[in-house]
Amino acid sequence: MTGPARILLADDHALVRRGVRLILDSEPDLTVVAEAGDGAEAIALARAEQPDLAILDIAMPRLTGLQAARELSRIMPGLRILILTMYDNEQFFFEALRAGANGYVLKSVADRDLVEACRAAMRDEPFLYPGAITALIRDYLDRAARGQDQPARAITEREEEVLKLIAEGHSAKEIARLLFISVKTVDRHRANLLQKLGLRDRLELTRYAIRAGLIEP
Amino acid sequence: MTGPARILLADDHALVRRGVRLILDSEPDLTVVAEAGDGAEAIALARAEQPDLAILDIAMPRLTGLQAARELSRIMPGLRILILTMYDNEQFFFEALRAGANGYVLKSVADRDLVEACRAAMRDEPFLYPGAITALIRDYLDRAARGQDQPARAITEREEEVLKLIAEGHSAKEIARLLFISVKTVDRHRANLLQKLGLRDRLELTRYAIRAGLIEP
DNA sequence: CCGCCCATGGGTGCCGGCACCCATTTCCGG
DNA sequence: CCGGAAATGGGTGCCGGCACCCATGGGCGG
Repeated sequence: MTGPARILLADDHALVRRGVRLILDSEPDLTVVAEAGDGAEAIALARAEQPDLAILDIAMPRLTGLQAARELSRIMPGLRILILTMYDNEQFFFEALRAGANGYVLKSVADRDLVEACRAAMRDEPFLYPGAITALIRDYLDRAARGQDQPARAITEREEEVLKLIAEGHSAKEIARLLFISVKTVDRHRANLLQKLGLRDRLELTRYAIRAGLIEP
Repeated sequence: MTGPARILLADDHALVRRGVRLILDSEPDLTVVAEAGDGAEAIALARAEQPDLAILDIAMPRLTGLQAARELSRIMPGLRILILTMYDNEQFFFEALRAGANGYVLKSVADRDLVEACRAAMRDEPFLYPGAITALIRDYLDRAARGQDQPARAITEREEEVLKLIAEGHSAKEIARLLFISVKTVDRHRANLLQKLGLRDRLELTRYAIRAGLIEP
């Protein structure tokens, strides 16, 4: 035994951080050693503190929890990552897995489940809430049945830039002016986003961007 | 002195409730006597427990925190109400005042501020974060300068029904079919919503509905 | 080196959002 | 009892979202 697990906690609401910290610090085998208010701060603090486990909210300013998870699992392969989110959403659940997360926990769960998720992550076991496991199995069976998979290419930087502007309510004309490109190119990016994310219109893109923490509602 | 202030805590995330409860219960003059996961449950528990103070998150299922606040201040005039929200948004701030709230606290604040807001409410003093005070003063001066005020009629039940459906991504045609009314009437309700809320299009209506907790993103 | 993805841009056409005009019925409160 | 608000519905017209078609140039990896 080498002392309690050292945890980095990232959430954009100080009140939530404080509460979660109280929950975790009351466990003898868990201790929060750093708190970050956004994804970029989380990466900087992870570098400085070298924690054993990072708990990342998805919806955060600057870098979202998923973006931070991708970067962290790249630069610190030994770090365990728990994704903590408000939304029971398959899209993000699968993105979290691809981003290298060891666990996926909803904010609607009880405090015991969060503690257990931390312990599971420290044992390098995955922790998923029941609905996520169901989704995972169903997806696995789907892929096995269809016999093929396209890994659903991630959206590009340019597309994310356009996505943010769409979700903020800008028209294609406005976005074209802001990015110094043609309206038709904005149309093209929007169409690609809709196709890649499996959504229908800019309203659904907006909801996606809000869930992802790319914009504030 | 009659013992600690008895608090009802309403938030749809169990983890957040647990954390806030730990913060409040560690103060000798504050004690959480009931937790609710939605607005309707908050009203039922307030009737049963007769707390001194209700802390209501805005974004909750069934009844939002603002709707619950309106009902609670009607049926239990002595109850103090604190609105707790993720969003620094003037619209909701003014609605909270009209709904009878004694205070308005952001989730991004530190735990000390929440405790102080509770104590201020118990002394029947208002508690507003600095940005809200600025908005309040500016609005007051605006009204004084223009010499008149229209109290900005609240949206009606029917309008809220349409608002939810719009925010869920339904077209006017679909909404008309769902509510057994004409497309033109849906257009009319949408136009009234846009005008009353000072918004521009259905995308902004969607963001409003999400902030208000009327729908999940 | 060839193919794929990315970013760029153009044309056409349908449909729906939204603005502005109009009217009727019901209901409630001063 | 009268005025106003809520809910209903209709017509017209512009513009933008979105789908489908098309092409080109640069970069990167098999």
